[in-house]
Order: sequence, then structure tokens, then C-alpha cells
Amino acid sequence: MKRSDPMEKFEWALEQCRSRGLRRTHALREILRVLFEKGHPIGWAALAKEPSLKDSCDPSSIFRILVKLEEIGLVRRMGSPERSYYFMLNLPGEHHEHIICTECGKIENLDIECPVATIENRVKRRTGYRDIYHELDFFGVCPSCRTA
Amino acid sequence: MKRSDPMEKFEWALEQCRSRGLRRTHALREILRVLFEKGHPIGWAALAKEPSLKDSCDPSSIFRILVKLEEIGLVRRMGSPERSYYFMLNLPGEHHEHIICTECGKIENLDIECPVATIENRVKRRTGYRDIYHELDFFGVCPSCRTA
DNA sequence: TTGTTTTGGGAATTCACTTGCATATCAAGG
DNA sequence: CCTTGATATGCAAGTGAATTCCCAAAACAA
Repeated sequence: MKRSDPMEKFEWALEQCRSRGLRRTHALREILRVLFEKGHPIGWAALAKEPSLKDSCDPSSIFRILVKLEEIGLVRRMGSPERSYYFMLNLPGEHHEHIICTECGKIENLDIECPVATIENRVKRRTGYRDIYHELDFFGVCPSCRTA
Repeated sequence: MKRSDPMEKFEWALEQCRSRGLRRTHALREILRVLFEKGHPIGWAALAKEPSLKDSCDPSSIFRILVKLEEIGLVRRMGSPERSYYFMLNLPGEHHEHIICTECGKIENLDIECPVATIENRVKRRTGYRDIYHELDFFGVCPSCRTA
């Protein structure tokens, strides 16, 4: 798989779904497409409001699909300061840090080299935990909320 | 304030509450005591189940107090993989990384030097966000869940 | 074409808070 | 120590959004 080509990744993801028993439905394709397009975590409600999904998919279907995607490991969720979660793609070898506005909840990826990777092994050894991953999030007030 | 003495910190926290208008009530004292005793983030429900609180405090009171503590900045909350939050002490100059079991939700502090502090300023400059803080969490399956 | 899975919609449920209010506790002054 | 006015708390009922369920109709895979 050519990791640099986003379309390849998309097809690969679809293939993963297929091999895990999911059907190549409109809803599945569209949800994956939006997740890839956004690139950063997104809430379920926000996802359902996306133009391309709003009119072609029922919210409950979207939720069901997200849960399935999570089950096969293609998506994972992170807790949010709000009462819900963010869902994000969980592609092998990819990892992003996030910055989240504590006022409006906007979330973006940060383009920094993650200083944590090297520590992960040490943590694993020291704690005895298995299947470790980490989540590094920055919180603050975004520029537009600051002026508002 | 002698930072090394936990009792001093406790008293200092109480004093903070006092100076921000909170009363030195049984519930407040007890909640702070448990938060200090635990040392790591804890869910609201779990807090309410603590022996010392269970019989002496109504859950809704506990929640109200947590929110007040949050308002005065002595406590902050983090999203959890569950549908609720964890609350933790937010003492000046203290910062902890966490490791959270994806099976049972147990959360502990990690005793590692945080490699992120140096990056925070860079992030602030690059993004224009204000009042930045970060949260570094490791997730995995804890030893006892692994064997179970 | 055929058997199976998925979806749309809407209704039902759950659960994590929230709120109202009468009563119990505080903090401060006398 | 006691009084007084201002919070805080217990209890119980209310809210609202997330999640789940149902099931007939539609969309897949083969």
C-alpha cells in the first residue's frame, strides 16, 4: 500500500471493512470518505450534519456504522470535554496530536513530531499494560473564541 | 507553601476555596481529602461511592461541589472513554500523565518526566491558542484485565 | 435471482447530569 | 455561646441528548 496516496488509504480501509464482513454500502463509503476528508476527530452529531451525510444517511445508521468500524479497529473514539466522544480514523502507522478549543470544542490536528513515541515502550515495560497507545491533546482557547 | 507536605497542600486548597467564597463544609473537606488521597483522576460516580462520601454526601451535592471547584480552577475534568468525565486536582506546578485501562477504566498516574512541556510554548506560538495546557494519556489493557 | 445484511425512521430507553425547594450548616457579629 | 442572614445539602423529580430497538423496505453479494 502506497501510504502517501490518500485514495489508496481509502480503498485499503474499504477493503478492511469488506474482509471483516461489512458490505460496501453507500453509508459506509460516505462515512469513511468524510473521515478521511476531515482527517481529524469528529463528533457523531457533527458527522451526521455533514452535507453529504445529512441527506443520504440516517443518524442512527451512522452511529451503527461507527460502532462497527470501531469493532474492527479502523476507528477509535476519544472522550471529549463535552458529554460525548470524537471518532477518528485509526490507521496503522498514523498518529496525530490534537488541539481542542475549550470554548467551542473545535478540534484540529497538530503538525508536530510526537515526542512520546520513544516513551511508549518504557511505559509498557514499567506498567505491564498491553496494546498500548497514547493520546496527546492540547487544550486552549482558539483565536476566534478569544476575540469573540 | 511547603510543596512537599501533602497536608500543607490540602490546607492551601481549602484556603483557596475559602477565599473564593466557598464554605468549609463537611462535603467540601471530604471531597478534597479524597481527591488528594487518590492523587489521580476519578469519575464522579466513583467519587460518590467512596466509603467516606457514600454515607455523608448526596451525589448531587458532590457534583455541585466538583463544578464549583472547577470554576475556581482547583479541579479540572478530562473526557473519558466512558460517557462521563474524570475529575482531578489541578494544583499549580503539578502535572501528571495517566495510563488508563481500556477494559476496566482504571486510571493511574505515571511517574515519567513529561516530554511535552517544552513543546507547549511552540504550540502556543504556532496556533495562536491561549491558556494552553495539555493532557497526555496512555491507554492499554492492565495486567489484571489481561489475565481475566 | 436469491438469501442476507443494512438502512430509514421513529419511538423507546438509558443515563448522566440538573434543578427546585425545604431544611440543615456555616460565618460573623454581638 | 447565641443570633442572624447567607449558603450548602438532601431528596426527589425533571431534562435532554446519546444510544438502542424494531421492523418493513432497500441494497448488497454471489
